[in-house]
Amino acid sequence: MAVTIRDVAKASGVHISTVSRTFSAPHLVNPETRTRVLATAEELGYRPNRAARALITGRTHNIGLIVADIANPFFPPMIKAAETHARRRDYHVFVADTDEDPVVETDLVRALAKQVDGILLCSPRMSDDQIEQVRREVPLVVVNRLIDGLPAVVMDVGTGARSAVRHLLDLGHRHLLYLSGPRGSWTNREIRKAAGAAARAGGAEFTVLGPHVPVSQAGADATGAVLATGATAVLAYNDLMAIGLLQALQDRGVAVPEQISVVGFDDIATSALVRPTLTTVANPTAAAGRAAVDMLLQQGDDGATGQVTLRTDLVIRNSTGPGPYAPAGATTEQVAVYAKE
Amino acid sequence: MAVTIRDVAKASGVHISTVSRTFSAPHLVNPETRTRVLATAEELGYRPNRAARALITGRTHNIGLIVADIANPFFPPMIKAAETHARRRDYHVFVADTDEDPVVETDLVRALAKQVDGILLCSPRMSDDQIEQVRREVPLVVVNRLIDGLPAVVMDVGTGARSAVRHLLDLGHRHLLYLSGPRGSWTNREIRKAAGAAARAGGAEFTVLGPHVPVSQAGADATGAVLATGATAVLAYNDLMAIGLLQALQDRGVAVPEQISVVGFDDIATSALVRPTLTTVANPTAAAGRAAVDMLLQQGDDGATGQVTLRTDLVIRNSTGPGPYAPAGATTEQVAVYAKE
DNA sequence: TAATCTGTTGCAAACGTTTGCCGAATGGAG
DNA sequence: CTCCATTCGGCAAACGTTTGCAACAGATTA
Repeated sequence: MAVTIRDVAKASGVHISTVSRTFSAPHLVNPETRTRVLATAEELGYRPNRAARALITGRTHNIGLIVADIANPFFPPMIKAAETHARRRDYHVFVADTDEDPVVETDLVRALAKQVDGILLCSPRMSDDQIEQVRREVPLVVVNRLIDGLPAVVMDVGTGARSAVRHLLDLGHRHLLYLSGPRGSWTNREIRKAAGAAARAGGAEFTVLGPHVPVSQAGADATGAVLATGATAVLAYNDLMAIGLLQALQDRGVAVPEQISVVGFDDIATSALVRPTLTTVANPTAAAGRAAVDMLLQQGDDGATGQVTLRTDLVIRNSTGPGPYAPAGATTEQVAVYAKE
Repeated sequence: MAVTIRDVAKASGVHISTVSRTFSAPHLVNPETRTRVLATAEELGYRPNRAARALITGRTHNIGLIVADIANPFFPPMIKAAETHARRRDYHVFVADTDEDPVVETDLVRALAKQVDGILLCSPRMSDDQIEQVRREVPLVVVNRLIDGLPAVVMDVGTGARSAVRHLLDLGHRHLLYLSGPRGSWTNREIRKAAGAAARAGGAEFTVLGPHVPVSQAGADATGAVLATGATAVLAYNDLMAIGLLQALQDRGVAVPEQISVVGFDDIATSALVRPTLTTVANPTAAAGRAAVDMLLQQGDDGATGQVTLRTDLVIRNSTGPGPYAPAGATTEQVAVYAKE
């Protein structure tokens, strides 16, 4: 029913191997023959069957992209960038969602393994051991997590956290609070460590609240606890939580940033849409997606397993303002630092 | 290198066909033999090669999902639902992004055709003719567009638009404005027609502004034009535009809903996060994703090409309020109508 | 003129499965 | 004891490609 290489061969009077070569090794076939074959192929509407090709070459020209939650606004820009980038290199992308479940994650990697040339594992919830395990079944690039000997793309959240803390210290805040994210998250640990160290180094008190599910509701739910600590500035694991907190505070009549400052992480689209607009540490998710794809596709060539760290940038908006120890005249400056694609 | 059916056969002392049947037709093999084969398969870590299976059966157990823009918050919940639903039926999902380009869309369908058992075309930008064309190369289910003879899943945006208009009329608005979406969009046409008819039937003036790119910036940019019309209530093509308008109005000192009411479409997550929270017509995107997958997978069986229309619901929040002709005591009631998954 | 090379094509095996067909073994009925 | 039905497993072809090898013609070189 579908038109195959054989049909094209018959119609153009050559052997199937010639047709095959016309597509996969054009330089090996006479230009005249080639154009003739190409013409009949076009006419018949021939499209190479990738499954058959994959069977014999061992390369599927597919990659897998596994994320914890497609609907989490952090991921779509990354998925989009990765997919577009992959397609430009003639690769198709399987996208799968684990619903934050490490077991599903493992199964998914295994199920996809035979069908792809490699997998992008984004913000994995598996243990390091499990990852080491599945890595033997299929080439892997991990995003948002650093594991020895594994190719990875991470965002420099430590530096981002330090910038955020410094910003808050500069504004005169002396009691900072970190609204912690999910337990298994590498990013969460990094932020907490870096922010804690920077805060204490700056002579400020540092409180941690959590862990939390990384959704806006969790931020809203934490409002009472946040206020109870007496902190005047909050750094949240991600923008979603920050926004939840932001709105819940205002609903209670607590003014942001006058009474309390809030900083998020990620710079999702929504952060510029809420009022006050959210000060946040921008993560280059699109760049991460592209970098991960490149890394995966190069992996075949050499065995080199690089680890790439992408720069994060503090985007100062309107949710942060002077604190109780503000130097005279301290004020937030509007800085727009995000790079266009 | 990878373990194949042959390795399992050798290791368990049976013919490869027996191993094959153990997996694809278990009832045809002796329970004893079966358990033995399964044991060695497990031990060797055998996983069936789907490409090989696809080659001979003609069924890939993959489906394609093509959307205009993964990063548009309207789509991720749909992608997520479709992927999860498909996986439960043992299908993997290719996701691809056309960047709103009809040409890319066509190429993508063609490129994916041989690799999938069918494609979900979400909010296509192609012409009806082009769709009819590619439909001959691969089974299709279209989401958010109605084409004669083509299986489709659409949201009942007409009814949604009428509810929204009625809500605004009840609140005493007599000049409504529709902030139009992109030109090629079927949904946009439906909303405009239904809203216009309902407004005029209610004795109200109805103005259309557009077309616009369906992003928040477009909503913000339209602010001046909106105010110039003198309309007291705005219905936007989608939430993103509504939110852009909402915030731009407030930034200009125009109070929402006191001076002007705003209604969106879709009910994306952000709509409940902005202040005032956005009154909007909720689209069952997740249900649509699931329905589309079901429809695609059933399509093989019979030739029946159903068309499913999903119910939309007006979610009244805080961006709508009494207009100039409000009956005494008119007020927005808080209604929560969205169905949990 | 013979030998060698180059460019082009055909031949056939291989990739990892599925599946129609056939034969062997088993068990019950007559 | 024979016959038939049933259950099980092996055989081999097929799916649509790629690719190493060989064949051939013509051109170049010695």
